[in-house]
Amino acid sequence: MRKKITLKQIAKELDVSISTVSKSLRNSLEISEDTRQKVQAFAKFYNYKPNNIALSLKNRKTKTICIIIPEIIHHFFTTIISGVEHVANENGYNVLVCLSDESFDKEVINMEMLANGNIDGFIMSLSKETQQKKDFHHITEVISQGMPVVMFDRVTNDILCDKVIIDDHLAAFNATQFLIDKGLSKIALITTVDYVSVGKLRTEGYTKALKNNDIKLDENLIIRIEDTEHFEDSIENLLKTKAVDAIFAVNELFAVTAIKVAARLGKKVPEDISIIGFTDGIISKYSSPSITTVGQNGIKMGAKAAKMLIERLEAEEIENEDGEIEEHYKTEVIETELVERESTK
Amino acid sequence: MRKKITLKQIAKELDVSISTVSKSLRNSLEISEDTRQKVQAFAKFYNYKPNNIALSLKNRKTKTICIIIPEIIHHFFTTIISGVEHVANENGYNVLVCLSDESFDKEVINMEMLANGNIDGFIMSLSKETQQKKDFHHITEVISQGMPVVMFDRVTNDILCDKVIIDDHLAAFNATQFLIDKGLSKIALITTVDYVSVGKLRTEGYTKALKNNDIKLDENLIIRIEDTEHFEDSIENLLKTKAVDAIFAVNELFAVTAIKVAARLGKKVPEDISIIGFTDGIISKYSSPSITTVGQNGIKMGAKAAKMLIERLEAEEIENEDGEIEEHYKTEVIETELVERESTK
DNA sequence: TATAGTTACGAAAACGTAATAGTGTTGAAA
DNA sequence: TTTCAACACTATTACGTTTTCGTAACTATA
Repeated sequence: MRKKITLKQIAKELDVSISTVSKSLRNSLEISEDTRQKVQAFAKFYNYKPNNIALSLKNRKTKTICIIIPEIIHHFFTTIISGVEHVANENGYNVLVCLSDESFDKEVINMEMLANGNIDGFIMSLSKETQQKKDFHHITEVISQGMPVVMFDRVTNDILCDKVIIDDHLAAFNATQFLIDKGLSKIALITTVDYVSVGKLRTEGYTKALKNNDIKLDENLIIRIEDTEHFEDSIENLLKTKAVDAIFAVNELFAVTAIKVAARLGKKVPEDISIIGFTDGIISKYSSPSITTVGQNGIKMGAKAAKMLIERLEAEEIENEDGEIEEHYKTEVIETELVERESTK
Repeated sequence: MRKKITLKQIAKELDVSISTVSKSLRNSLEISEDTRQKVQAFAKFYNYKPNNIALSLKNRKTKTICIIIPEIIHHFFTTIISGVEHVANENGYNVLVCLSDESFDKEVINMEMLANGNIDGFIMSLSKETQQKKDFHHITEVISQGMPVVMFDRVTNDILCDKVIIDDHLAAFNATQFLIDKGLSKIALITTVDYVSVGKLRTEGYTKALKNNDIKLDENLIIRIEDTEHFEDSIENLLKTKAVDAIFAVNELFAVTAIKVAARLGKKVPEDISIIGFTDGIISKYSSPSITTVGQNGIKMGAKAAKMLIERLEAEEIENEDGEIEEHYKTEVIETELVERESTK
């Protein structure tokens, strides 16, 4: 067991001061060529590496950012992490991943914990519970302490900060319009309850598309799912009782389940029913038939979020000099694309 | 912008020493009831929280563990993270996630970087490149510095440390035996090249099962895939030229692709061909037909790995006192289970 | 009234680093 | 000979905490 060596130990061994060692290693001209080489050779031999914690304490920055997501077993969030991670790494940052498990309390605990020096900034997507409660004090608190926060996907207007979103409204509108353009008009919607911000926006996009095409909105064709465990029956019920020729589902799970139910009822996809989902994940790609879906490009989204956060972090150092803070927050919109596959005509 | 307050600032405001403040906040009996209350009230008002970095420096531990995985957009690794995260959180640890992208260099850089104080220990699964190179110096180096490492899934015998694995050999054996028990004998294998440790073990399990049942091993029924991008043709070629009544695939992707190819060739699953995959992920669950597969329980695996790491970390404090280190490494085997679905008779 | 013991606090060191300011020696210019 | 600069290095401080040790003031005991 060869423990890491410190400046102090090197200094002692070589019988010089810590300052000399530090300066030698940073190639300071204050130190003679001779001493420098001696120190560097010694340091190299013992594989000296500065202690990052000590550096963090001294520099008041940790080169670590934290991403808080509601769930990790979710392809979309995984792609987000991937995007964040790569940009972070390129810029010398590490990524701490925290899961809120859709719980408000966990979100709060995580943030309060980490805001005490552990990290330089947050990237986060709100938990369902937080969206429902509309309690954002933990986030405003962190921001008011001068720690930058970038929100993505599940955001709120109640907080001023950088944001990365997709235009859920427009994407849903386009998806619905796509179905209408195929000559379909009895279009069902499988969505979430309204407090999930993206669910609400997607529902509105759907509604708008129908209206634009003078198709009467039929509330009976809309299923709002609260419990993600047992919703198959609702879909089955819908397909049994209503004449439906298309379905727009606000996520992959709803879409693939709709396909399964349709198959069970002897309805063919896409011949009898066209189905469009949301999120271009593994399910959509490998389902049979594969699912036409709204691609969100989580990697791009995560990368953008990381870029915004890091830019703000690096900018801060300059800002601090003239004492004034740029509170010029931006909201970036990542474009979506409709990925056509086998589940639509 | 209300920056975080420090002990020093509190001390100055209340005109006492830093020591007094610190002791008051930790309810030391050395401090009078009066002073204690005054300090605590003040600290509470200003929402004082100790700076974690300073604590890390002082205590020489960060309460952070790092998990290094080859890829995150991979359901299995995601479940691992989930398992790790939960156990870590329960024990007051944070989780730093690093991606090696299957690259040796990235793995090395990440480890060397983080070993300098950032974290207390590693949980990792080897990148393909590392397995191929068989160069583990970065890992032995870290271990020799006294930092515990727990390896999972893709491990190596060349390193002494705690490990969490599944019995890939046995699992593959059982899966193959399952097919044989159904009366199938022309069983193809879709596997990886041999340097991927788990691929090799699974291949051996397959071979053993055939042998045990006196079925002659036909090398022509084995496809070894190197490039995970374009392997569909190999499968198509196999199904066209050989009479195959079952397929054992060493991962989900190979299994689902086999199903797609079979469907394209007019062969029905499971009527004409039975297929078993490996890893109980999203693809297996939502594919049509859904796929019979070897469930690995990544959550359990991750949880176990985290538990082992944390136990070692907490144990170290005691060990250090009598100076001797317990080098008693364990290898935990997580049991697998065959999840029967629609792709087998 | 010495002495010992208690109470309540402060000083300082330690964790590891980097930067600023300071110091002693040497040599050269005035 | 004095002065001043250059050189090569050291001391100190700061980041924020905890903890050990020290000490002054007060109280109790003989």
